[in-house]
Amino acid sequence: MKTKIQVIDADYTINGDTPEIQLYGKTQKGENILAVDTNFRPYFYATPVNDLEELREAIEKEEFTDDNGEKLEVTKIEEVEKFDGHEEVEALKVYTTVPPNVPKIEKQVYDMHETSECREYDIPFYKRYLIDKNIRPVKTIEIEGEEATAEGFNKKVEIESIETVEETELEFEELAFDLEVYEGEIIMASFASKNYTKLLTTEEIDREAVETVENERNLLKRFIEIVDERDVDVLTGYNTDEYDFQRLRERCEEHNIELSLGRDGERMKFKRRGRFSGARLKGRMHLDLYPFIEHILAPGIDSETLDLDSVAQEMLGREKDDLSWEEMKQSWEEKEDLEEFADYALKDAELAYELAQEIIPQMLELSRITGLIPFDTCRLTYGQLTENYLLREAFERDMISPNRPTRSERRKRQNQGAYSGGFVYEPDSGLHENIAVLDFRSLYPTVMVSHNISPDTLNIEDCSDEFEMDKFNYTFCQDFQGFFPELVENLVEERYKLKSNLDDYEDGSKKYNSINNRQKALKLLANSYYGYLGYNGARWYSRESAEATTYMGREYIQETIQKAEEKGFEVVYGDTDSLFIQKENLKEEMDDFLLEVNENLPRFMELELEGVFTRGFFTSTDSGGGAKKKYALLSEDGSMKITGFEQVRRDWSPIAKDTQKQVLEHVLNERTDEAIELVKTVIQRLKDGEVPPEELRIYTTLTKPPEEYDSTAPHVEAVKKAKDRGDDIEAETTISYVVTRGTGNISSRAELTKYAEDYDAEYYIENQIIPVSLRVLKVFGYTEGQLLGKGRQSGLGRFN
DNA sequence: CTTGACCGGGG
DNA sequence: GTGTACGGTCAAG
Repeated sequence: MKTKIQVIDADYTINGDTPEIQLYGKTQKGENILAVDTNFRPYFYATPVNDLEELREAIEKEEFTDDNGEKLEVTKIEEVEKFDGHEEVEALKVYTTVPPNVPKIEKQVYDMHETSECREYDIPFYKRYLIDKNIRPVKTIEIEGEEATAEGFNKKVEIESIETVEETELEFEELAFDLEVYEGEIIMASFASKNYTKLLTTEEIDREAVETVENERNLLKRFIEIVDERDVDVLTGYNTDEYDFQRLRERCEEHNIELSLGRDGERMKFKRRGRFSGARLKGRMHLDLYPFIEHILAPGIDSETLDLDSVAQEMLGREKDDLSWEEMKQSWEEKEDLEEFADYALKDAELAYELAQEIIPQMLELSRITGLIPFDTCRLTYGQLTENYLLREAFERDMISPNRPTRSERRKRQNQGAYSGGFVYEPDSGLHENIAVLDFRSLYPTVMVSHNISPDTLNIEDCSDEFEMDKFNYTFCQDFQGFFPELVENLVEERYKLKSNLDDYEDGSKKYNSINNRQKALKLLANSYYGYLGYNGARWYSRESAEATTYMGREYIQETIQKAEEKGFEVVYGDTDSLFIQKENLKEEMDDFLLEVNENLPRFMELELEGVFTRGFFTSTDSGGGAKKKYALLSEDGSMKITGFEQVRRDWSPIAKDTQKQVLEHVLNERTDEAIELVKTVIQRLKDGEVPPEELRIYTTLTKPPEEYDSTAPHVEAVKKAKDRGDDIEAETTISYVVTRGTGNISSRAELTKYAEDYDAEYYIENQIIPVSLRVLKVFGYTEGQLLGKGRQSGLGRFN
């Protein structure tokens, strides 16, 4: 019987001397399928110094053994013709019995003098299988084979054939969760899903979602039951790898409970991945939102910090919660206002669930494109994401992939130092009216395609059409399309097709969202190639390609700036792929300018209008020039776009950040006088002691126990004093402090916000308000003295 | 300027 | 587990 499934997870086990691939799939009806394949064998490639036969004989003769003297069997050797970049090569495909033998045999083969190189010996077995069988997770495949039963699954299929078929839509059962921990014990576990919320806790709390359990032990048992009962496909949360699952494991060990969250009841296992560990649940997708946000989405997020509250605020437009951990701890200790605490705990699970609705479809789309299982997609970095796609595309083109660089090779690459990046045009500081912002659509990808910049077109011998740059002594061959340009072009073109299809569907409809997620994923991938080429851990590392790409990027932006000036535009600013221009009759002339620039660009490149802004403000550097990458724009609809200012950083007090934002707002609306007044008012309020501590607190995180700090930074001193008062402050605490009045340096006067009985108005004026305000106002010639005015010091900076 | 330690998210 | 992978900032040297 044939079964259509979407693979959601993949793994392998070893039975005796036979590896068994295990695919976990869902059918459209929601059945869970375990598909196994026992016919796939591990292998790697070896290339000869002289000829294939000599190497084959040498390998056949050689006895391979592991450290214990156990024999490592080479079961088969095939002669294959492959491409190494653009070059044809002959190689041996060397097979063995079980996957862990591969790197061991490889090392010994590599040491043989008949061997030139070994390749593809470090590709995890389940990935190898998915690549070789052209299976892409979360895409629909049809499998056929003998069927049997398996614990925890509707059925097991012994794969005999696999076919890719038309997509079927299916819904996954998703569940977001969050834990609250107090003094090392889990006191709450909250869950959120579609039309479902639940809060497990050991207290009686008057909230509908609350289920009271007797103790932590029962809480853990119920946790496991809930995941099982709900038949969860996607378990999600925020930083669950590094926090929640660590706690779950510790507490389960303490209570001697097996954390059996796998579909077949297997216990959760941490899978080491460099500096991270991923919590793996067999047959389910545990997708932690945080690593994906940190690695993949962060560049597109404005928020300075990536905590759940900030990210949810930005992506979902949700209000921030201001219940502090201090307050929650107190509420738990005194068993007061537990309802509020419960609401907070539930809200975190709900935020994670809502965020998951935005993010997980993007992750799954990336899995469909790159062929990685969602567990990997969610935790990989940009470079690794790109690389996995390249491995698959290389396989389809009969290419053998380059090896990963060794540590020393990576160091060597790093020591070459940085190459020049984008071009930044120094602005004139001050206000500018009526600005058009133009930018090159996907500058680097389109440059790579236009000039066929690729590791495999670099310095080709016998090339008839070479692309040369004056600055460098290498060339890119134009006789054939390179690997990277081909991939980028395909991705960009597929994305355009999708984007034009988008108009056929209603905004927000299922189909619209699915196409939109796919186009976003394609954009992400297309934009990743340039960075990948310059990433020192890349298999296809090519400093020349990366350097040539930014060089050509600079050429294009500078040419465009020059052309704009020739046409009588005033260029205000430009950064890498954008330029800000102004002129009388801007709107009319800008279109002609765009048209003319685009006519002269290579086919694939395009300069676009990002928007027209009423006014822009550029600040200056200490030495007086216009500062780069720090500006604010006022849109025609009155909204403000701020780039680069302190406003978004958390090591500034709310009052400083807020003052800066308002100063910018006034300045952009040509009310500089009011900006001065505003600053003076804030200064006066500070002097009068009218400012509440919440506006003065400065946040930092304690990463180790306070006593282990050598430094006398303000936050450390504040914590030490709090400890002397009997507070129990552990490592890993985010604290906020206020600088209070008194004598001595700033550190000695820092107190935790809750212990601050007064504040040092002078500190806040001199070190917070003045610097952030002057950052803007010095451009207009204002000085510290003018901001300080003659405001009379009336109060003593004491809280009322 | 270079080098090494620290830090992120979570409670 | 076909193991052992970040990147930026800041203070000290």
